[in-house]
Amino acid sequence: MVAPDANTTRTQLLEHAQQLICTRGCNGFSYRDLADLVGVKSATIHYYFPSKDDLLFEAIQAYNMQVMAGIRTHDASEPARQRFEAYLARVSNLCGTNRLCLGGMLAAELMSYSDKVRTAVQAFFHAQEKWVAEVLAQGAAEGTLRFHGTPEEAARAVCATVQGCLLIGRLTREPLKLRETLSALFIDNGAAVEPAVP
Amino acid sequence: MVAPDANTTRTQLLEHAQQLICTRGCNGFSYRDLADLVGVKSATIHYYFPSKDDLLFEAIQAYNMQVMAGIRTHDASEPARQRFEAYLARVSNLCGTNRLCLGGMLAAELMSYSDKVRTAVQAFFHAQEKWVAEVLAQGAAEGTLRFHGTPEEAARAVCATVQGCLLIGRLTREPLKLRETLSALFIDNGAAVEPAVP
DNA sequence: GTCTATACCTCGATAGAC
DNA sequence: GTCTATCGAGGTATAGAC
Repeated sequence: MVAPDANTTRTQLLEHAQQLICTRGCNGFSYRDLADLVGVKSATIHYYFPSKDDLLFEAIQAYNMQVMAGIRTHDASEPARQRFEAYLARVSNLCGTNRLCLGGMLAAELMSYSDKVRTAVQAFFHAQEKWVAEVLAQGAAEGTLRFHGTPEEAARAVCATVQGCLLIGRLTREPLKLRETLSALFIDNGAAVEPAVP
Repeated sequence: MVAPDANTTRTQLLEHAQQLICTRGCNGFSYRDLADLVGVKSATIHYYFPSKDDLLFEAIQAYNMQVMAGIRTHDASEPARQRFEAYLARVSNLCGTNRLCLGGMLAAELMSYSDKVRTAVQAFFHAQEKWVAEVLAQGAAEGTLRFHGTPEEAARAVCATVQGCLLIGRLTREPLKLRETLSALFIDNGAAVEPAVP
């Protein structure tokens, strides 16, 4: 919730924490690991984030903000297909980085966390699914996207498939083929696989 | 590789280890947690699995065997659609259990592991994708399954989507809708949503 | 704010009695 | 085979000087 202003220690800690979570998971790094990356001592982390639960919570909250802010730059004034392409392009940025989606990683380790963090992870996916559902509904109205079930159901399928692709993509070290994978979800596959964003 | 004969201590340890990994991940439980579940002391675990890496490796190997053995009871003498349904039914068994696929969980925590375990996780998905690709190819020949690209590419997409559905399904505590998500693969969707496996 | 120093715990792992 | 006992390392977290 704190403004991500400058290169403050707090901001650096949060950014490196996100990186560590995305690659190794929250149970896979220690305060010392994080402190070394930023160049401080581990006691300094406790000054900003008293417990690891606090750090985790702030990390997922900030990630949620960042992702949604990036996505929402493409509002309903753009065609749905273009908005959807922009979403996929964002996800594809994780390709080849040894990182998963932070939300996906926390979802995997979900049972290790407090209710507070768990709820935040759920909220992250809820927000994302809601946005995708809106785009799908718009695409249906424009006649450019067709899918099975309600926009909400299809959006959930899209978000799930995205997570699966990230997981398998990192494991096999092969490019994502996210678009091709998602094309199976759409009725009009031939049109959907054409790149719509120049 | 050891025969999973009876209720030996070793077998019980392996089963409970699999359970713990599927729910909390390998970094989310300790030797003491596992020992308590089986009713032995943690030193006993070291007798069977000298290091945690050994335990992990055996767990993924055994899981690989179990899954592939279950899948392979449906061989090419059955229609592809029926084989595919059986596969989805198996996956759906994880629904509502707080468990993920063991392979998927290890794939998430991948960067924490040794090369040996990493390779085993890759082998797990490779075997599964190979089987699914075979079924998809058969379905294409029989005219009952339709997909984009090669059977191998489509199989990878299927396996990725399965993992994503498990991840999101546990998070939101809603039923999987795995079939609906993958329903676009089926040529005759109207028929496909009816249960094909009694 | 950041440090040093440290408390206190849990971890994986080992030695040796039985 | 399973136990008790214990080790050393590393974990989160805190106190207090600066």
